[in-house]
Amino acid sequence: MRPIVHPALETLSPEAILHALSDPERAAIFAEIAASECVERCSALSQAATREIPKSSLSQHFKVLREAGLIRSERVGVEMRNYSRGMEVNGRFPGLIPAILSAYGF
Amino acid sequence: MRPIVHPALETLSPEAILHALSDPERAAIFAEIAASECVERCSALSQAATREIPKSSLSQHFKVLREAGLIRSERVGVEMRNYSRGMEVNGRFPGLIPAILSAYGF
DNA sequence: TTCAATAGTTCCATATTCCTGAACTATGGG
DNA sequence: CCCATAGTTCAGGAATATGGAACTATTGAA
Repeated sequence: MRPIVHPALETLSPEAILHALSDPERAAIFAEIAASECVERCSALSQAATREIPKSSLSQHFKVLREAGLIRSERVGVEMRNYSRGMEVNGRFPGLIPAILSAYGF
Repeated sequence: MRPIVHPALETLSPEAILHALSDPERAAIFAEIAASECVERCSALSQAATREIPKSSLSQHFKVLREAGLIRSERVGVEMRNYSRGMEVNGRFPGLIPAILSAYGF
């Protein structure tokens, strides 16, 4: 199992962020994390997203969000905790995240 | 040749817009159109984008931008004129377009 | 320590989307 | 009518995404 990597703020790209959030499923997941701070367990999230998402797909979604720099994931025991990097990202790309979440109606 | 269709403002979706602009090439094209209003000819644009983009790809890019509701295209004689719908879109999704263009540095 | 349960990741085959050269269409001029 | 210009469409190969099955990591209990 390869270690979890979080890109540095300076290396984030608009295209990766837009790509990550251009999927409504991922946007919903991110909105959930950003709203609640520290969302535990994929299963909890999949319910939050109201759809039945296979866990492998969910895992991929988290990976895409993480690699875009939108979330930070850390393992706590057997589970994974995900935190929003929205504040940081907002420093680099002001207004981007809020505008996107608002466009989606989150 | 099927007629050019422009989606109504109410039918635009954030995901289509984010997807369209998650490609740096397309974002650059859109920024160019938004900045100059009425950019003529694909070839002119491809130069503007500084890269050599095949015209079939360029045509696809315009299609994606058009179907996302970001531009309006009209034929004038043998060529095509493209206008930004940024103002309209901004009414529907406030701040979205400016934040994206600014994130890209346009 | 070993075993089982839980949470998530990785692999891989399938499906979908993207890219682009080549052929085609549309328009205007000579 | 034919040619040139501007752009679109088609086709198939490349790249990505999806999701089931197998695997890994961690905890807790026997």
